[in-house]
Amino acid sequence: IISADSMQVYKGMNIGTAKIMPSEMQGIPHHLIDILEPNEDFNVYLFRKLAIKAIHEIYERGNIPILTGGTGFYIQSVLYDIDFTETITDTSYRDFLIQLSQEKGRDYLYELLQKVDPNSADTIHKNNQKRVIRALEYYHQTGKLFSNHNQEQKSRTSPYNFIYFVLNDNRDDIYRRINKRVDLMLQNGLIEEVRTLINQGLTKDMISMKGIGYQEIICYLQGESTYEQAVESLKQNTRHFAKRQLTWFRREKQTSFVQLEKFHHKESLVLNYMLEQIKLKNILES
RNA sequence: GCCCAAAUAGCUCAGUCGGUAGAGCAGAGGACUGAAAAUCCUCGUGUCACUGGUUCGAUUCCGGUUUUGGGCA
Repeated sequence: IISADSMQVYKGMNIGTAKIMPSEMQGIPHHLIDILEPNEDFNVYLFRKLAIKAIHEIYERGNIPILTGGTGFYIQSVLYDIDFTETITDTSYRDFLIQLSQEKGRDYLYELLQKVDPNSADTIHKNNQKRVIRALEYYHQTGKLFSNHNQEQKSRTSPYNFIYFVLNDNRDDIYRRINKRVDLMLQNGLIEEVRTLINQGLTKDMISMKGIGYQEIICYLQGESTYEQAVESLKQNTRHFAKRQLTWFRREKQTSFVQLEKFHHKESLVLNYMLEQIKLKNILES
């Protein structure tokens, strides 16, 4: 099993990421969990590299890899073999752009992009600073247009024989379960977990601490919100996130949506169904 | 029992000097190709509590009723 999750990669972030525990793994190796310190930065490029390595190891053992998780972007990067290797891991230019934006405003960066790569500027909204910066950074590092690169990657076909399940449920049930899940995290000691991380020197602006459950509790611990406010916004942000995930998976090609209410929320029925679908695709044989 | 205030979108509230109304939040939809649990975009008709009156026209003014909050007994 390969975890396609941008937050479960960090050590010491267990409760807030609802991370699977070794006792629950049933002896199956789980890849890409607990591989980084929370002060390190993870990203798609790294994910894809490590995931592909894990896939090969699994194939060598004669097994079939299962990619699982909620970071749709990561799943896509592996499934459609998206090319990220052309650029370098140097953030100095990105840092420069961020500073430039603070000094001259967002519009200034957007105007830069309009001159350099008008097609990208057309598709990226000028308020979406991160994506404006990425497009500029890409041009700076490769000398090529971000818009061309995106066009090329869009038409990629997958090198894998795969089946892509999206487990879905009624919106009301999802939201109810999210609220319950947050209460459970708090019962299990989320506050203590975050306090420990802060004591280790982690700060709000680090990528790991942008995770839902961490940003809100940090606000509370630093006196920027009350406990009740923190809990409410944690639930809220999780609900918003679930909605965004659905938008992503709906757009994704070749997905099989599994509506849990059709199976009366019974795990065994869902598993049976998925196994049938897997057999139909001859994945086990190939 | 009496007095005062309030009643407008799922919630909190603006507003209409009388020409049937709009913000935030919630909610919904979408984008995304090295920050993705990130970042960003779009979407607001509701018996303006009910009922009479004045008026060409009332959610807006006046009366009554109901409910809620506060005060006085």
